[in-house]
Formats: sequence, C-alpha cells, structure tokens
Amino acid sequence: MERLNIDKVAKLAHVSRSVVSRVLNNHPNVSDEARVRVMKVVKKYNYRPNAVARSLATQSTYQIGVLTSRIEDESLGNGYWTLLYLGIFEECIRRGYYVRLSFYSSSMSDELHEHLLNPHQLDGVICLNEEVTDLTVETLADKDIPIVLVGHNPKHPDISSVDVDNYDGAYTATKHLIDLGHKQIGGIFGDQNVEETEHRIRAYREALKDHGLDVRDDYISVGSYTQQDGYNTLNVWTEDHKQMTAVFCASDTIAMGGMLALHEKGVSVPGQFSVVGFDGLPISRYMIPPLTTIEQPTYGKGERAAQLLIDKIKNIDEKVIQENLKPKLVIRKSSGPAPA
Amino acid sequence: MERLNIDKVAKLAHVSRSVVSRVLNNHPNVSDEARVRVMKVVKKYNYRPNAVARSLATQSTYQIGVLTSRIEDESLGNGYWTLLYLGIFEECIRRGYYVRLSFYSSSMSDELHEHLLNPHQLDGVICLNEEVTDLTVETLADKDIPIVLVGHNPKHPDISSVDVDNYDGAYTATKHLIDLGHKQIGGIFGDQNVEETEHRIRAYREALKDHGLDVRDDYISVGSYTQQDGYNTLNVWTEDHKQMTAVFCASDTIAMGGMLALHEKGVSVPGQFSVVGFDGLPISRYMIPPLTTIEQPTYGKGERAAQLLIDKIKNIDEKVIQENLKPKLVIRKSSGPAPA
DNA sequence: TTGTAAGCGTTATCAC
DNA sequence: GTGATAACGCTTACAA
Repeated sequence: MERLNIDKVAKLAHVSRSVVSRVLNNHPNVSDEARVRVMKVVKKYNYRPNAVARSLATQSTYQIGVLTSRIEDESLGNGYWTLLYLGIFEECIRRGYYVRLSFYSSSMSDELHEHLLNPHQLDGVICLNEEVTDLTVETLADKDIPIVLVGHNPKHPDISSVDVDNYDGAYTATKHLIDLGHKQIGGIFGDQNVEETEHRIRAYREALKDHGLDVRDDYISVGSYTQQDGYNTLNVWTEDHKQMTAVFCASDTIAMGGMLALHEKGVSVPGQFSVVGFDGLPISRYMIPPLTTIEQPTYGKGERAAQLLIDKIKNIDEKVIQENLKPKLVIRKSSGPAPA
Repeated sequence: MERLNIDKVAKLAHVSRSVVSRVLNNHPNVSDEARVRVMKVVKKYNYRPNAVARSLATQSTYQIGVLTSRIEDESLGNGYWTLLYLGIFEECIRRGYYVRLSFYSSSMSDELHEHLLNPHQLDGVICLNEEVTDLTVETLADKDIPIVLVGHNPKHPDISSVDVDNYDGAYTATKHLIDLGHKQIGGIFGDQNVEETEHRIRAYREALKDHGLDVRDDYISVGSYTQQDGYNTLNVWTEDHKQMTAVFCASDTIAMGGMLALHEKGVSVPGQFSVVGFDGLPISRYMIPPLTTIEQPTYGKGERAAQLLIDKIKNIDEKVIQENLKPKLVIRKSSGPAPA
C-alpha cells in the first residue's frame, strides 16, 4: 500500500489539489459532485492528510504541551497526576488536539527545558504546578503562546488558571472536625510558598477561630505532599502534643502516612484520633480506615484547564479567567467524635 | 523579537542556508570559520530551527506515541502508570525524542483511534497493555512504524517487548508464604487471558506443588487489578475458606483492597492472615500494615521499552528482543508465620 | 466553483 | 567547503 499525498488523491478524483484541501477542511465553495468524488477516493484508499505538512502551512500543530515537575516517586505514585492528565487529555482529544506530557526536573539543562517547550510544535501549554510556571512563562515570553495554569499563581495575574477552592475545602474539613467535638486539631500542609497552601492554612486557622478555638503555631506543619511527611509529623506530634485528637491533612497522601504512624503507636483511628485528608484520591477509599477527605474534582480541573487553553488558542475568549471548582466533603471512617 | 528562520540566520552570518543547516546538524564539510559565524548568530538571536519544517523534510518527527487503555479510575490512581511513563519519558528525552501519551477507550471511534496513532506524526509507538496492542498493530499495519510492547504478547512474536519476569515474581511470593509455614494459600489475579496472568498463576501453582501443598481451584480468583476486586474476593473467602491463612495478590492494589476486607472482618494481618502483593508501588510502603510485595522495576520497564523502540527506529538493532526484568521480594509487615 | 502558484522552514542532492 | 535548487505535503490567496 503506497503512501498517498494530496496530489495523488486529486488526480484520482479528477480535481485539483485545492479542491481536495477544501473538502478535507470543510470549506464552502465546493460542488457536491466534486466533494463526493474526493470522498470516495479518500475512503477507498484510506487517505489521511499529513499533519506535519499541514502544521507547516498553517503554523499550528494542534498539539498542546503539559508540563509538570518531576517530583519524588512517592508523590508521583499517588494517582493525582494521572487523573488530572486524563481530564486534560480527553478534553483535548474531543476538540482535536494532541497532548504531550513532559516532566521537568531541576537537574535538566536549560537547553533541554526549552526543547520540551519548543514553540514551533506547541499551540499552547498547561502548567501543572508552581515550580514549572515561572520557567515556562519566561521561556515562552514574546512567543505569544497561550498558557493556562492548574493552580492560581498571584505572580501571573494575566494568565488564566483553574483550581479547587482551597479555602472552602480546608474550612469544611476543619469544621467537620470541630463539629465532631475536637478542640485540639493539628494541620499538616504541603508545598511552601504557594497560594494553595496559604489559603488552606488561612481557612484552617479561621475555622478554628470562628468556633472559639485556640490557634497554635506548633500545631501547624508545612512540609511536602508525601506520605513520608505525614508519617514523620504524626510520629513527633503523638509524643509532643498528647492533647491533640485530630488532624487535618492537606493531602490524602499525608493522611496515609499519618495514619501509619498512628497505627504503629497504637493510637486507634477514629477512636482516639480523627484524620481528614484532601484530594479524594481513588486510593483514599481503601485506606485503613477508609479516609474522610475533601474530594476535589481532579479530572474536572484538567478538563477545565484544557477548555480554557483551547478557547484561548482559538481566540474564543480573550479575557483572563481564574476559576475555582468546588470541593466536597466525603465522610468515611477516619473521623469520629472526639474522645471523652 | 521577530521570528528568525534559516534564511535570515544565513544572511546574518553571511553564508548560505545550507551551511547553517550543516552546522546545526553537525555535518562535516563546514569550515571552522563559517561554523563560528553561524553559531554566533544562533546564540545571539537564540535561534531554534523549526522542528515541524524539519520533520517534513526528514520524514521523521522525533516523536513517539505511548498508548494505553483508559481503565477505571481506581486502576489509574495507583501510580503504576505514572512511573512507567516516567521511565519512557526520561529515556526518550535523553535521546532527543518527544513523547505523546494517549489513553484509548473502547467507546472511542475508530476514526479517533487512528487519529491518535497518526503515523505522519509518530516515529514509533509503545503499547502499555494488551487491550491496546492488537488495535495498534492493526492500525499501523503496512506503515512500517516500529512498535514495542510493555508486557509480552504471544500473538505478536515479531514485536519486541519488555516485561517483568512474572513467573519468577509469583513463584517467589508464593514460596515466601510457604516458607513462613502457610499451607492454605489463596491467589488473587488480575486481567484474564493475558500471558502475564497465566505465568503468575502457573508459578503460584507450581510453587505449591513443588512444596507438597494442595492446589485448589477454589483458592484461585481471576478478576481485575483493582482494590475493589481484592476487597470483594477476601470478603467472600474469609467466610468460605476459614482454613486459609495467606493470600498472594497479583497487584498491590488487590492487596490493599484485600487488607481492608480483612480489617473490617477483624482478621489481623499478619497475626492471623498474611498478604503478599505484587508491583512494589510507592504506596505499598504506607499501607497498614506495610505490604510485603514483589517489587518490579516499573520505571525500568518503561526505560527499557523506550530504548528498544528508539534502537529500532534508528535501525541500530533489527532483531526481535523479548526481555524479562527481574523482580525482587520486599519483606515488610503484612506477612508473618502461619498461625498455630 | 475550480485551478494555479506561492509559501511554510527545513534537508539533501549536486554542481561548482 | 559552499551554494543553488529541488523536494517534503499541505493551505490559501488570487485568477480564471
């Protein structure tokens, strides 16, 4: 089966290459007769236009890049990224775009990083986290390639972004514990210096304050979104803060590590200690005990980011949109009434 | 900053476009003098050749496709895919290839599926699972695009593939339980009709037989690689098979679900019942109790698959290679001596 | 409605 | 060692 090109199709259909092109791109001004002849040939030989050549001619590749940073295995392994990417991917495919997923690591040369973001090949870029945003914005400066962020970034007020409502989620989680009668509630948070973390911490504090509870700085830990971090933190706290009866974890992974520490110390969950997570990862349902958590629309975040990006690429929407998706409290078995 | 092209660079460096092209592609037959002049301009204006145009001219895109099937959220969420993809990605980047990750779902039209595999844009394809292999091979027939599989497929003996040594892993896992004194050992397996599953089941049976233990068909379950499956199976078995004291799970996710069922029934692990998983997912370390498992080189599988593919693309290696990577038993807390 | 021809930015062939 | 020139396969004015 020899490879066809537009000229051969044109010849077989007894028309010029322009007619073929018009048919394939659904342009008007093509007689029905010609259209039928062309489509017949296309079908018969299963002809598919060469996307590379098309890209060269149109200066657009219908390909978008997704960039995230390559963090430790443990964080990669939690399933969050897969779901987020899936949302992006499926929205893109629906609208005719391909997706290229790249991991950036700080050990990577600038050269390589620019290579990943080669603007000749990308119609737009989605940045999945803070670490990668600045680099990308800088690399793509003056190249007018649309960018959309997952997670708002106050440093870039001119870029559209999607996020879960972090304040709402953290407030709800904390309030859930307060409602259960807990008075000494810790908070374990992830990435430092990120708006997301700020909002979650603020919500945690304000929930406590709004309900007349003390806010203690030594009940707050900011580390990383890993099981290891939750594990270490609760290992220490179970020794140092005997009064504490509950903890809000800013990710399900933190909660998972925390519950292991509790288990090893013989502290029963939720009997003696309650744990609430954040993310609603698929695995959270199968933790021991199943985790009460703030479920965020991870897939939906990806989907919406892709929508915003493609709209921008197609100039459907010019304005900057920074959107918050609502999270939802899912009560399972890791949270219960404060011990008497 | 206006966009440069090769002609403008040529003009600025006072050479012809051919010289620029040669310099950029490290061809011989360029005077040092010319090379220096060109590189100066390239550096100064930060010129990067248009990869799309290059692809059109060379008929190769330096882009490879990775295809996997879109399975239930729960399976996606376990971190296996991310690690596998990361291995592929990093090897590709090292060797100058881009990677496009696509999820195939059976609800997808053939049209769309072919779109994803558009041979004009892909120098090669890696298939991450059985479901997707046949489709891909068929779609790419006669297009002579190299394919590499993760997971051997006896239906395609002419395609190179990488896998973990499933027999070895399952045998080791089962033997570990036997060595601990267990006599009634169940086996919960994943995908049906896959070589991987066959080998794991065979290893499980032979380990039992080799050590003089009975092999019972009702101690074997073949379902899917999900927590749900492990949960359901052990829920039933704890009722129906009171003698059983251990189970080998063909994935860490199955084990995770199984341990939850055990927990809910009040069966202590490893006191009354031992569990061994397979995969060595990052999360397995934080399960309650931390899971004894067969750690497979997930990242390494991806890396090796990419190596094989790129070698094939570059015609470095013509022959079919079907490789097995060695798994490793990691003993943690979910397995212990058989109860007396 | 259709066809011609220029252009997209490279690489590769072949004289010089 | 260098520089025209012809591909590569498509889109898109513009002319017919």
